[in-house]
Amino acid sequence: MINKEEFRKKVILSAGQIFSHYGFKKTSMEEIAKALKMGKSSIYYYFESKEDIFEAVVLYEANILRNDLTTAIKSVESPIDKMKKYVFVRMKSFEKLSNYYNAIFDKNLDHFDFIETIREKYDREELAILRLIIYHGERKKVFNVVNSEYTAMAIQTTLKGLEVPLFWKKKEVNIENRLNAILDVLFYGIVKK
Amino acid sequence: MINKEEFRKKVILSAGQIFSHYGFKKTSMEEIAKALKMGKSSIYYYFESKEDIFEAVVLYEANILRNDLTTAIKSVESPIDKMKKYVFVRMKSFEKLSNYYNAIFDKNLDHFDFIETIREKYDREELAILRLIIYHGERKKVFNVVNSEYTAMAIQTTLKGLEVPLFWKKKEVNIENRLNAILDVLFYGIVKK
DNA sequence: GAATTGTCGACCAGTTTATTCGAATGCATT
DNA sequence: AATGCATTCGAATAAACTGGTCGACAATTC
Repeated sequence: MINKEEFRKKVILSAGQIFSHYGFKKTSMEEIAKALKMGKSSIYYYFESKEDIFEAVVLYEANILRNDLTTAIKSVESPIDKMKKYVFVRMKSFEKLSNYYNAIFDKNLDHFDFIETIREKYDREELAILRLIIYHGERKKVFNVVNSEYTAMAIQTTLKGLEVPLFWKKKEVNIENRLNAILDVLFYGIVKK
Repeated sequence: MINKEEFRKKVILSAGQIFSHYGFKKTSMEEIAKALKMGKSSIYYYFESKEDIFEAVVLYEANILRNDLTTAIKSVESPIDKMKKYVFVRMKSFEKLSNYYNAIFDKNLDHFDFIETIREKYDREELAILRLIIYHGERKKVFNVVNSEYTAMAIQTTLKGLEVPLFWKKKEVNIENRLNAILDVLFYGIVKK
């Protein structure tokens, strides 16, 4: 097709859907290929590996979310709740990547209630990983691709970032600054700025 | 635990969730076991095979749907649309088994529009299989467990049943009779009456 | 304390999987 | 038409995974 980069995007969109539903491990190259109406081996002309595709998908989705959130911050007028709602809605677009989607919505918790709930049950390290899972989708990524340099770095970064307060819900603070801090923590090292 | 039959139900409920999300093939015994906090091999004390579990799940879900639909028929007062709506809502409870869930709702089609859409694209045999897929969930069941006697029979029965009109949408008929006929076709041989 | 009921880890044979590679196909330029 | 380059694919493979078995152990019941 016309353009190599354009074709990569096609793959990202198509594979992203499959990944988001089945997770990294359960998604096979053959499945991705079939969705693209291609031979399995042809994909390797555009991507180095399955991980490579997944990485591209996560990057793509994370970038969208980052932009959405940034826009959200700018468009906030004042009340916390309004903003929370806005951010929450935007979150959904990213959560489609997440297997925790159901856990969140089945229980009718919003994103923040959900995080606060699990927060009580896990210690810091586990929570950090959970956050990574929730925001960067794909529990499977953590468990199956953990040996990749890239992911290992992302986890490390997230662990460090734990110092930045994530939970502002009931506190009065400068929200804009805080959200920006969170964005930095969440996406530092994940999304090229 | 207390009761062998009770434990089977626990498995059905738990495994059902996993099956409904990942399909038959992509769901592993280990996953089912982990969800039950058991060793993989222990499950074989209660079920003969993976197929056996899946069959139990489908039976369980189909029975619920059958009951719901039967109730729906009885509670219908008159207008077609009201009934369609009611049945449609009930359908959802079963559709969670179906991988076509997204196809239906992403496109904002209702169940009947959806079926009519695909009807134009497929011949009778394919349509029959599609129906089986849609109503009994699990595309994977058809493609991967097709060698099981049980499923083969179900497909045969469904093929035969094609003579009973499924699409009454724009026609004036005795709805109650027709729905009953459909129920018989759909579940004959699948759900023990 | 023996018999039954339930659980599990280790293991196996068969299958699936990601990835490679060389050959085939198009497709433009000379 | 011959050359070179860009794409696609089928076949092959080594590694990982899978459903299912089996015998040993633990718990419960008699």
